Amino acid sequence: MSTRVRFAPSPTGLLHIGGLRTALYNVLLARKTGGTFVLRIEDTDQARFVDGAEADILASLAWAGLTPDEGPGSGLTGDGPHAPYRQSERTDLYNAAAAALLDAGRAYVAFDTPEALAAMRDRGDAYSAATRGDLDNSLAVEAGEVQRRLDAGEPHVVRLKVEPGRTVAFTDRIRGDVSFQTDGVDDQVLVKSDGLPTYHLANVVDDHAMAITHVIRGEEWLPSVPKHLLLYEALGHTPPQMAHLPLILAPSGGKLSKRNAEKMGIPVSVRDYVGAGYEPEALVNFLGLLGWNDGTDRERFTLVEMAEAFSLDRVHKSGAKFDLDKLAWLNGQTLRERTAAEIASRACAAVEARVGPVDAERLAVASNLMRERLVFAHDLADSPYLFADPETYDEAGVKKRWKADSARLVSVYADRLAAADAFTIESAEAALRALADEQGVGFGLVVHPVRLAVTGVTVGAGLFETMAVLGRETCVRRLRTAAERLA
RNA sequence: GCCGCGUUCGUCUAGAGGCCUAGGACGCUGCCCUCUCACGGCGGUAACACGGGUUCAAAUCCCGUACGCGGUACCA
Repeated sequence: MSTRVRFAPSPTGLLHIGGLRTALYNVLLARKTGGTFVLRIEDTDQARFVDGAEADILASLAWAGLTPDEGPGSGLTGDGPHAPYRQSERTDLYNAAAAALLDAGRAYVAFDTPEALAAMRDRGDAYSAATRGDLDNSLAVEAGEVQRRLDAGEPHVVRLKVEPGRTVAFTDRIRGDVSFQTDGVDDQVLVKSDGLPTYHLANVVDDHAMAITHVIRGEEWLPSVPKHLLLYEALGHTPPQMAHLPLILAPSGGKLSKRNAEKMGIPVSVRDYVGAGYEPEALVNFLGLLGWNDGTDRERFTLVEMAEAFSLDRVHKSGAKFDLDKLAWLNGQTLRERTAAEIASRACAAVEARVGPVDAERLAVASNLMRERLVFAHDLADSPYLFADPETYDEAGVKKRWKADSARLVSVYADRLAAADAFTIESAEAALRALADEQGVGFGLVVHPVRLAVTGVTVGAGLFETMAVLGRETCVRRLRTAAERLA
């Protein structure tokens, strides 16, 4: 049987970084096994539904290269063998399942008011075999009365009837053997009073209906596995394999909540990573390594490479803290392998915002020149001198490097460059070295003032490589201007 | 509180009884390279939560404790 995995987010907001990682691990297993990656939208909570959230989920997955094989959205939807992929469009399935459960005596209806439930919790009780006899449900009330209230349209829910005294055991692909006593499992609501299913029912019904073979999801779901297993059993279905992923933690230790993350400067929604200029491949690489490795020292993977090396057996059990520094490093590493044109296209907007319209060819050569020094493509905008003459000169640099006769030396150098036959990296350097020799000064005494004059700053790529990118005219002009201004 | 899961350098991790005087990476840091800054190269810093067992031998197996995290909704 071929592997079928699914990512099943709720459209309650922008796709969270943790959600992206869950999707990634699903994709990894699907690609590794030649299986299918399904996207299912779990929109059963009307109160938390956010318009546009589904579009964001789709866009975020696509950006990261995790496009579903089956799921809602144009080009994918109606044709999928298990459509529809939105739970709000599959309510008949859940109703049928609930009816079957009721018929089989594995579920019952309950009329308890929110107030009554709150009072129960205040008592420290759970809705279970020990307490349901004292509550307002079809197990405690006469059948005729139940029917009368149902006919009268009284609001009610359907609850799973959990038998006490049983042990529910299973082998999680990541955590190993796990077991729960049913005494500690409460009678989960399956169908809410608005007629829509809860996650638990819809999830079990759909995973079966969509022939899902592996449920790979966050660890926060581990405690609800017994409920799900009991549901599969009651419905007469074979449960899929379970794999509960470790959580991504904030650097401070807690859950990577929006508030927690933003305090540490960590973007929380995928859209924010896009906006911050991260390379999707770097983020995917980083996320994959947060809880998994291939057993070697390898740290750089493309999605395809990671899928080849992937195995659920090597996924960790413990949570991993988010390390923004490592992500940044990975981003720089990834960027270096990009072509000049790719870096240029990513950096273009930031550069133009800084210096105005720039020439595409210039942008490309500048990208190539600076590639080893960039963490983000937009960092290229931090070197505006590659596109426009400097208007000011780094104060500390001038103080340290601009000496008494710097203006004269820079000016002579400008004249030589202007008069030379050629203007190349080699010739520019040779000319400056010759000048230093003639004047009997150290190379440092000429090279630093020249850099300051040409770029306005003290840091950057090789001076002569930089000058070659700028061109002779520009260099000569900048040298002369600086000689005047800093005289 | 109860239930469940977890615990190797600051962080991500290797480690599946002897190969571990615990390896790699990020970060921090020293040196080299060098026109600066990076890159790169060579070093350094720094960890098996604690206590009992089992064993000739434990980071690795068992038990307990501590701590952390998750769950405990008509949210997912």
